Amino acid sequence: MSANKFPVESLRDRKRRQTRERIIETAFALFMERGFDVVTVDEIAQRAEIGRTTFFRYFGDKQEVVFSTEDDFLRALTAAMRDAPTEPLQDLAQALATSRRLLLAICTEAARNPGHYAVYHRLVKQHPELEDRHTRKTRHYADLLEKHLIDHGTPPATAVLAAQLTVACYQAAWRLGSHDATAVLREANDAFDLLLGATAA
Amino acid sequence: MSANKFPVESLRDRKRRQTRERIIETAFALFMERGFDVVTVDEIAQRAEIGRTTFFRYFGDKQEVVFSTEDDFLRALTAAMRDAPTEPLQDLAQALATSRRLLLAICTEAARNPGHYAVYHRLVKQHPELEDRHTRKTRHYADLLEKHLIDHGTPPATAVLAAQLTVACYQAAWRLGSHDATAVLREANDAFDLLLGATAA
DNA sequence: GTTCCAAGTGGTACTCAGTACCGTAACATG
DNA sequence: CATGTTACGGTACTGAGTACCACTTGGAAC
Repeated sequence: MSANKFPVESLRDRKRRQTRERIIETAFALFMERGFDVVTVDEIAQRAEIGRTTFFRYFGDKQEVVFSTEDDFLRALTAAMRDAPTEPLQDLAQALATSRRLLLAICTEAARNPGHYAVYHRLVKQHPELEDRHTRKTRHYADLLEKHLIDHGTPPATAVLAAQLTVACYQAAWRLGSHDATAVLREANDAFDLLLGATAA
Repeated sequence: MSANKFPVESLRDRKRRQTRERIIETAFALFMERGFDVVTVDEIAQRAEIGRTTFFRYFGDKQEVVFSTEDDFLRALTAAMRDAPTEPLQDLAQALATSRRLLLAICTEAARNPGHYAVYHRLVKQHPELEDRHTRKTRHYADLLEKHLIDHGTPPATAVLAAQLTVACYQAAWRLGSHDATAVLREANDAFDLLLGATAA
């Protein structure tokens, strides 16, 4: 019973989730209000009514709070990978078609709560260190993408390039789509069209 | 006389250059020997026979030492931009051709001292925070590239994408070319061939 | 319920990066 | 040689992140 696959959320788990959410809310509010670097962890902890130590138990560092939704994206990506048709992927065009679908799965997930995305976008764009971290996350997706392609028969060099080109389309969309998740989604699509349009021509 | 366009390097200037180089050498040696994060600024300063304060006068932060050759790359890029033929750049293929030439200019500059590049490469690959910073630099090049394209008549959306695709080729090369500057140069070329080959097919 | 264990919490104390400030030494200029 | 400017090193501070410890709380079993 208790060893169920979907165990009932225990009191402990619920409390943990609540504190986690309280930290995120508090931190985002403070960051938006006064800027990322001037807000101290002490301050977040106080307002969230936890100890400083506890903050670092929930998040590895101050930056990590900003990227708290990353797990959802990862879940969306792996789900999309699981559901992806296992067609052979030899050349770049085929690899790109698959990559495109996977990228759109992530963007769609991001578009599920546009409010949060808008705030995230603004925050990251204003702070180089946060943008550094953002691209680290992107790099991680690229790695997963690359692995997926290779596992499905794409030659390594092609897979690496396809993954990076996909990142390029996303980055272009990120630059062009201002604060708006669905706009980013649309721009990413356009970027792929432009890229593949060159292919067709 | 002293207000010459190429003023004779004064004693001060020479000393400054020397300490700067001493810091870089010391820091790289220590980083390679024991790893970036465990080496403290205090230690670098002591071994380089300067005060801790002085270190931060030469470099904004600990990471910045690692990227001390960045200026050379920037010079190479802007020089290449200056010398680039001012042909019209309307479509993506044209924009990519130009971007490719500019990227190769940077890689060529990097290949001018392969020893340093190898060390740099290893250091950055082993430390996520350094790789974050490395991509920040790359992002900066992308911005300059994008601006150059737009200034020469490329439509914004195309320019943004072209710049990002160029970054993609570089990143792919960076992943594939292990520790070797000329290998990275070659891989970047191959990536472009693959990308444009898809275009031609 | 009582007991017991595991997990979560908050405090203290520490290291290190980075900043501000200040007095002093070294170079440049006349 | 006298003067102003620039570089230097030291002190003292803030804030991030870590290690450790004593305490509390939730879960489970008897």
